[in-house]
Amino acid sequence: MSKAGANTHATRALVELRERILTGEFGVGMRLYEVPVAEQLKISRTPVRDAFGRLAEEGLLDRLPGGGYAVRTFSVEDVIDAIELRGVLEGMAARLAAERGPDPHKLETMQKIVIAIDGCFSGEDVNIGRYSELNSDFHEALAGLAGSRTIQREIERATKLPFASPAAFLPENARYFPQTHSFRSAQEQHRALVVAIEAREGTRADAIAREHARIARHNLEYVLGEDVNFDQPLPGLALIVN
Amino acid sequence: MSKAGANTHATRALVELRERILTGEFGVGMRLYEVPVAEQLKISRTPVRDAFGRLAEEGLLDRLPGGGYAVRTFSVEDVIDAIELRGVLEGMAARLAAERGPDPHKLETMQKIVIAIDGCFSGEDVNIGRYSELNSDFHEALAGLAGSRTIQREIERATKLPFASPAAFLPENARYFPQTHSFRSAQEQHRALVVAIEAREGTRADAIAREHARIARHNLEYVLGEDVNFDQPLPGLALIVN
DNA sequence: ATCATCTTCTATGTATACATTGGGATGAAA
DNA sequence: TTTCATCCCAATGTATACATAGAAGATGAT
Repeated sequence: MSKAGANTHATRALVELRERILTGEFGVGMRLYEVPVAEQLKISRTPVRDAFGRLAEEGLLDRLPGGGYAVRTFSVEDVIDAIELRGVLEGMAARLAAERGPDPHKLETMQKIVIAIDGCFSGEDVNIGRYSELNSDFHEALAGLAGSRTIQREIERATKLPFASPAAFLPENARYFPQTHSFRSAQEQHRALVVAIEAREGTRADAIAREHARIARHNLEYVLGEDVNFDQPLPGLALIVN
Repeated sequence: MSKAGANTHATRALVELRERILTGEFGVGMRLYEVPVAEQLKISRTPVRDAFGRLAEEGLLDRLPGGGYAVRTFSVEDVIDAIELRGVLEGMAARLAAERGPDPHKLETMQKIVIAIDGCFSGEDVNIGRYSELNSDFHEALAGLAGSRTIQREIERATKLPFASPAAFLPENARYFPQTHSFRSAQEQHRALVVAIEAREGTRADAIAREHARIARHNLEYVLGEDVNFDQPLPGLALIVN
């Protein structure tokens, strides 16, 4: 057979190209040609083609009508809708979990994550790195809580776009936020979401999850509005035009 | 360059394999090997690999951990969730259109489609073939009504699974329905949806779209429950196990 | 008999040569 | 100058030979 997907040239090309696209190393909308990319990566066209196809699947490349690929560009509206979409999908996951009754073990895991996030706060300070990590765990657990392969798969897909993921605009080194207040209200939403699901309140769970995703939208608008300085550029921000 | 995607071996392999998968020619869960498939199609492995990748993207094939692909199998719950997902996405499209104000021209197009569907009814009879076609048009228009590339793309993706599409369980030759009543109530939902969007009633539009998708679920349960005879097998039904 | 290791074979990963097509450059004619 | 036809080339499509890893089976020792 072959490797589990690791150690192959195709996989390394996928990772490498994803990185370069997200950092904006290729210009927005720039067409990518197999031959020069293969030369750059010192591999043949075959694994490059493979990687291109997967990047198109992820939504980072566009398939051009006549064949070939180009770096996809996102308008601000595209990003806003992608965030809204995540909210809707997570809302669906939360509602289904509530309606069908969540797996008690998985729900307990989520409760533990919430408690762990509480530990990120001390006075006015927030351990943003740890918060970001646990926040991702929370959202991953939410996606699987309803036990629906279909919805889990779809959430995974939708959050592959870096600015649509729950961790978007929450980089480890984020110190650009004017106040740490938003982290606390986000955590209150985490708590309320778990309570609603446990109480089988599907509609409320749906609404909370949607509103929760709006935090990302708020952060996006803040990042785009102010002239914020980043220690390192936010991944994918380079793909947003205007 | 090369062709726009037509006339290539890869494209023909994609179409051919999709057809064979949906008709259940390959057993459910059956692993597909590049070499024998390539020999069957009388082409080389290269376009077959390409087609496999795209079919995995569509959700018809699973990528196996160690490499390779297998025909994906769907449980009844998977199908129900896929239908529910379509309802949620179409609900989002309807809500966004209502909230943001739909393109008047597109809305007018939808109104015309609704009127055209009215023409499918005469007394107790329903022109199912024409209904099915116009119904697809309606849902396609709905996906684009909000003017959101993101949501349109996602709806297209979700409805690529044949049993999740609005036309599922509505084959041209469908005469297995016990009553034509359901077509009329579906049409009432079409009408109400357009009215709600026009009146900027986002929540109502969302609710109607979700409920509308439930018709497909109802039909699915009918098809699975009774021992219905089909003139030709419903596409994709062969992939549903249990 | 059981386990470990080695071999072998199979299926995918990769490189590369060749095919093909679409577009752009080039040139001639109006 | 404009327009049309032709040619050429660049980029992707395709075939195929070879590489490689993983699994299954064979072989041997204990």
